[in-house]
Amino acid sequence: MAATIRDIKKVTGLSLATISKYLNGGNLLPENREKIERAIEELHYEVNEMARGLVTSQSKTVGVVVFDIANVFVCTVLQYLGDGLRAAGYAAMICDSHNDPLQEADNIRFLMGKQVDGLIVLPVAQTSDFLNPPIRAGIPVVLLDRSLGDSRVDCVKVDNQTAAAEALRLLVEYGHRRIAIIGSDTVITGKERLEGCFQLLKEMNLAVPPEYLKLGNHSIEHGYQSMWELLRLRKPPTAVFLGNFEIILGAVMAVNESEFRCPADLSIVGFDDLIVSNLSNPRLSVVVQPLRSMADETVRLLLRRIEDIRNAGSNPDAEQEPHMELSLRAQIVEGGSIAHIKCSGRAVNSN
Amino acid sequence: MAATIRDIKKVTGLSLATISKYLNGGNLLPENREKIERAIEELHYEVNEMARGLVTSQSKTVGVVVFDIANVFVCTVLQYLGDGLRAAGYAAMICDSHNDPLQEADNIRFLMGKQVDGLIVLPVAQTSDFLNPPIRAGIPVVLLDRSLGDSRVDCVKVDNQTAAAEALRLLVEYGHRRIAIIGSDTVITGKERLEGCFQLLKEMNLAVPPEYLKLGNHSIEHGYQSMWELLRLRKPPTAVFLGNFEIILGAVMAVNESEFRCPADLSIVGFDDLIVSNLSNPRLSVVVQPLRSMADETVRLLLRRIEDIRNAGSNPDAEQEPHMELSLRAQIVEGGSIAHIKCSGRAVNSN
DNA sequence: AGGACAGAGCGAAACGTTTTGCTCTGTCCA
DNA sequence: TGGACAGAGCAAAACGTTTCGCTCTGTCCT
Repeated sequence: MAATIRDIKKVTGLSLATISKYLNGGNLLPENREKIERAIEELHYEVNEMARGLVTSQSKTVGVVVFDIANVFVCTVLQYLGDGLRAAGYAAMICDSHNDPLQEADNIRFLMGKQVDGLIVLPVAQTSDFLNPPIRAGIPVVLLDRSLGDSRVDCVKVDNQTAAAEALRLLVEYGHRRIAIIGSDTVITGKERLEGCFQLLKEMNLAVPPEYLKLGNHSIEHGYQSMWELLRLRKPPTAVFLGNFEIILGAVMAVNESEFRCPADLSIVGFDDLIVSNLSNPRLSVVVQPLRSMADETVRLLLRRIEDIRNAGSNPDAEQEPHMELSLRAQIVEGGSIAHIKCSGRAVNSN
Repeated sequence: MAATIRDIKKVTGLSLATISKYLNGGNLLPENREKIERAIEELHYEVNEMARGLVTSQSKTVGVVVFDIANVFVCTVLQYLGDGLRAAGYAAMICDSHNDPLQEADNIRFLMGKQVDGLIVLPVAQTSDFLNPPIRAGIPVVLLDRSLGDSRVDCVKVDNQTAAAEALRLLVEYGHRRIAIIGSDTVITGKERLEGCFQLLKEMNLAVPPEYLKLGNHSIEHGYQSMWELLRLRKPPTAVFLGNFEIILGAVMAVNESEFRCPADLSIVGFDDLIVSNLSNPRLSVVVQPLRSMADETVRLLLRRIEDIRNAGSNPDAEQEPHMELSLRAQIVEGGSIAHIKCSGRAVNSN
């Protein structure tokens, strides 16, 4: 059905090798170049990437395995990843792990079967065993968002601990002492953020009373429920740290439904902005992850590895660049959701 | 590097044809079957899908082109699509059009180059010209969510018009007469929903005063702004229809920030539920699109077309099944966001 | 006993590219 | 004028599968 390089040969009278050279940007007589171009136009010729891939053993395809594709953070990252890969001529095969380590491992196998040139993984598993197959097969892997402490792969993430500490420091500097935390310890990023919070509180000689510490998962429900529980306390906190986007969404809904006003009655600082933060009134003060950079760095790292492998070729003793963990700095963007407070007295709006 | 069928031949002493037969589920002597299985295990053999694809001219891959991958509706659909395709052994190459018809057309070309067996498109363009290349090349296309009125392709969507009318009918039946609409006429689904609204209002001999009709795009901003404008009117509406998920999100935030309470002061009915609806208090009454079914039907339709093409094979006069537009019925799920109202008097909570 | 038939296996030819090593034709410089 | 050299083109061999048509070996029925 579809035209092949052989049809072009018939039309132009040139050899396969010459046509191939044209397709891959070699030097030709202008005359022949034109002939080929005309033939391609006429025949609607398109390179068959499978045939090409078979001989180059490159599929120009990378697998992207995400812990949950319906998650807003994931979608946004996916967008940037897709753009970056596409710009380099790579297609992304995206697989959803549904937050299930078994499906994750299965996705990896599936994608390997599809001959991907590399893998980008936003992992759900807590250990890196599931990466053995691609590593053994020499397929480069870059982890994104969540590190697994495995030195055999590259990783791009955000410095959650420092960022969370900075956010909390802000609250303390505004005078807050009764600070609550709604976060998650079921996932590594959540743990790191909590770690950052605790570290700063310790540094400041502050403590979180148990009723101010709400642990669950990174979900709207958790944010909503926990916030209500906090607001109903006899002595509610004057400020609260919200561990991720979903928690923010839920918590803000709760606050809005209540009689509490932000920041007069309650100051808020949260992790991840995405949609809600600059819509709510006042704007939220948030830790903003550099999603674009994270995606770009991930793609850059992966493509470099793929390039290296290609160049190393048969040479087996080629030096492997050591694998790296890129920890990007998150930025705090202040909205108006934090009020100054004197001692443990009433809040004073800073605006 | 990787083991091939030839290595298995060496180990087992069997012919390539036999091994291939094994891989594709043919009949073998138990003895030989075991031999091959042992060799595969030992050599970590994996079928090279590119080579297989080259000869079968099937890539077991479909392209999915979406208008905006960061959109929550899209993500959710993508999840279901991915599951369905995966179950059939197909990988999904996902491309984002960024709501730009030019990028959309480019995505189609790109994916065709990658030898996809079929295309699923959530289109942004309003006409179907950009589908000419795949149609000419004989690659089946299924449109999802948005129809383009092109009889050369299949389409799966929701009956927006009827669903919107039903939603509005609900408001009227509850006694509302001052009904506002926040929607979009920039996109076909939005238009259809508006059409349904108008149709019902006409049927009921009601009209929407211009200040009650807020047209924009399907965005949080539009919902938020428009809702505030409605609430600030001298004579605000007693009920409002919200055209999609993003609009709901923005509008609900606005209501919560205001002094209006739902449903006492304002009744709400919206299109799409997804995350917010059953979290807000009271739960929202919403039109729920059967996303799972939409995705499943889409996959079913596409795979059937692919199958048909494969079976038709060289036979050029094979009858093509006529293309169809599947219009699924949406369901209205009542929360508590609609209050009974007597004439134009004050609202009476129905709960 | 003989013929038909089914099951299992085989060799070789495809599939549509890239790549390698070669030849041929000019051009440039000594 | 001759030799080196660069540029352009070519034929053929890969790449790792599937598939086609064939042979061989039993088994079953008449």
